[in-house]
Amino acid sequence: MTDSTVLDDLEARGLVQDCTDREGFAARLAEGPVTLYYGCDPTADSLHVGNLLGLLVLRRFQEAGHRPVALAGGATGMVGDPSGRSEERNLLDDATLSANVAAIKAQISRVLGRDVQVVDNRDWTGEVRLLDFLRDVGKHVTVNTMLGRESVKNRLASEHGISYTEFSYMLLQAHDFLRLEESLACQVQIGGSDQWGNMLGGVDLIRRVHGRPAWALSWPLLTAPDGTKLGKTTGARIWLDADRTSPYQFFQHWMNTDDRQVRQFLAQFTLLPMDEVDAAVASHEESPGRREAQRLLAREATRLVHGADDALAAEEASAILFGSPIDGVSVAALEAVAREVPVCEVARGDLAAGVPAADLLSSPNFLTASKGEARRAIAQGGVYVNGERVGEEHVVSADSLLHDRYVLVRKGKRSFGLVRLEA
RNA sequence: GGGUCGGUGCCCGAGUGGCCAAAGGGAACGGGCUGUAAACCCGUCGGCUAUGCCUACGUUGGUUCAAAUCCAACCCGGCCCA
Repeated sequence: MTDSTVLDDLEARGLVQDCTDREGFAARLAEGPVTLYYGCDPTADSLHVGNLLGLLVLRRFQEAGHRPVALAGGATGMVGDPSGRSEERNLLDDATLSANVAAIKAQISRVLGRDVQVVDNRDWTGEVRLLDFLRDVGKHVTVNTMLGRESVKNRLASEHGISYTEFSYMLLQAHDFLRLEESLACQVQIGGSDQWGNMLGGVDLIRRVHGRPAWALSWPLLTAPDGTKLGKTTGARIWLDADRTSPYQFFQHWMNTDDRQVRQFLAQFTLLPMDEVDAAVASHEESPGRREAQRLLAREATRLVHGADDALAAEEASAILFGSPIDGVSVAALEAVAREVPVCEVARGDLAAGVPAADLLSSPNFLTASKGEARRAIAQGGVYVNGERVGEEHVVSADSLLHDRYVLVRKGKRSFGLVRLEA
């Protein structure tokens, strides 16, 4: 049983920027299950929240009875998409790419379930011969059109230029769509609005080669709270991989959502029905300080990515750290926190001898990247041990142990870490 | 292939022999105010065994007491010409 109102729902969630042949697409959706795909480039061994948006759009279609396909673009990853970037991308080697694709596939099936088909375009791109490609794909596309693309124009105007390799990217992506249309009867490609030009290329190609219809649907790119574009440098990327961004950090990321965006994110990053979203936002507006809408968003989004158990643990850790004073924290609570924030293991003997706070903070993968940064943070009054602000020469000793095993450290307002004696 | 301009810290971008760890802006981080917010104000923003030392201005060599700054070769890119 399929449903064409999925399109209206997407629109209500602010997930429709552009759509080819909206009428025809709605009609097609009403006819029966449609196969559609979303592609991610495996530039890292993890997806990030931007990709999550795409996966969730797939999932919305899935729940409306359609058939989602996720593409981990091993081949296109080798080439690099010029869209939205000002300079040439570094190319990845085959081994890295394979590892990335494998990791990403796992994440995709976690969000979409096991029965979702995940494809890798290396499977059909690898053996394509150049001359065949030029004849079967290149023949149907004019350079004039390609030069007209916004992504290309920007790069032509920039001092970095664009390589033929990146210029070819849109053909490869169009080719992907064509092949998926042929092999899986995949008629729709979805993606962020930066992909619009590339997606149109595929729609055109399918029409030219087979005379068959295909559609493209794009959503607006994420923006900063003030509506400006989210630059590629903006913010630490929030990853879906628990080793890169812990469930707790992931939860906190959403917890810190700006009021102005919380409705949008609830609509886009959760599967809650829109009437629930609106209700949550309405009650949030009555007392925004309680951040209930943010909490709901954080809970739902974390569950989608990390599962119910980790999401609950993250929420508990958040409540402990930002809730009551730590006087009466239980061992269980501290252990819960330990699973969610950076932990620094210290030998009992070392702590008995005393460890300068700056050394502690700058332990590998702890709260600061260098000792200098740690010293600065302390000098600026931004470091707290068990909730007490510490001074520059502070040495952490066994006196600070909670339950004879833990020391809770905080840098700034929201960055927590736990020191724990080695077992 | 020729000519020409350029490659600076997370990003943008000044600097064209010593006063340069390198202006300015953005991002980021800390403090204040707050709601674990926004806006705003203040501060920080290569590393360290820290009044000094090390690393850094595309790469490698060279000139000089002294180079991001001058020279050479090379690599990468823009523009123009062929």
